[in-house]
Amino acid sequence: MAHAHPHAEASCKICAEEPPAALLAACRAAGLRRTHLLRRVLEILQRQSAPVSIRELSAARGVRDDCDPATLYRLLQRLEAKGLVRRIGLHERAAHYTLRRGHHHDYVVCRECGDVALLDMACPAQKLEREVGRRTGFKDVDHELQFYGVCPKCK
Amino acid sequence: MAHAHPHAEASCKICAEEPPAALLAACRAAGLRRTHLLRRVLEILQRQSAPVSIRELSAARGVRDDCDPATLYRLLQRLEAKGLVRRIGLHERAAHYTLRRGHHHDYVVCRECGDVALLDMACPAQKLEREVGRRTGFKDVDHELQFYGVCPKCK
DNA sequence: TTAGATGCAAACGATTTGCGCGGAA
DNA sequence: TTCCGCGCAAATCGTTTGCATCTAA
Repeated sequence: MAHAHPHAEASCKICAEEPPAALLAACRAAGLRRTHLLRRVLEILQRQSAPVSIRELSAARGVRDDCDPATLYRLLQRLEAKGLVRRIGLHERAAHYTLRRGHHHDYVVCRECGDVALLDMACPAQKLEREVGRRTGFKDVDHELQFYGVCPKCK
Repeated sequence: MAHAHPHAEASCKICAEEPPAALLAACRAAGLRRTHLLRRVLEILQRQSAPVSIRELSAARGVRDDCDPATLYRLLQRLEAKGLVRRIGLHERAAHYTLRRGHHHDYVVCRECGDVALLDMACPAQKLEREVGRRTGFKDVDHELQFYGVCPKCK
């Protein structure tokens, strides 16, 4: 998938920040307008290496003044449709999002507090995507792998 | 995880059916009552190798007469708490459930129609659970791996 | 008899939709 | 000026909770 989007194959540790300007440019190139909310969302996503929940993004507008949920959802849908952002299930009620960087990451999720930590290790599933496609006849195979456990803080 | 629950390490292909009586016995041993709904739910779960959505389980009571959602959710929670059933995210709005058989399976989900197919192949993530625990300090590590793609029917 | 299950109704939280207005191109 | 994106309000959908009733043990 590295070829699918124009992001640099950053040397990770864990994911070098992309300059906001480059991100904005990519968005504009994808046909999005450079709005206030877009800037804020990109800022937040870029600052976090681990997936960010919708709730956290809701604060994008500023203190004490959450942004409109409908607008936020629509923006994220657009970003996802353009391949700029990745939506992650995490087995929680609310979805999480990350910037689509040049490479793939997996996560550990705390069963107690819901905290998400980024794993910096080779993904064992990536190489199987092709095989899964061959075995099942599915096209365009992708995957999502999460580990669940209890984080140090919770016990 | 094979030791965690008293299910036989069936020779798969794909997952030999367990006799309903054995399942019921396991439930009773776990402290559940052998109610009508429990029987129906077990029947359905046992018939399907792939994860079953809540919506499908809702028909558990019979034709044209869906069972009460609250009751169903509560039953599934109990089953999951006792380790008899496994809840799976699948990145969908509604949760899916499978019987916890003696061993682990992964799935391919169609991005278009939501169909879930069971994968009968060695899981590459299982052996990493321990390593993830060591690296992150998380305890009791478990995982969930899903592949996503477009199924043959959808294109 | 009695703790565990059920059914119903109502509450909740996440996500979606319709619509008129405002701002980026 | 023209669309795209926004804010607001209301609708949907999945899931949870409270409570009175029922029932398997």
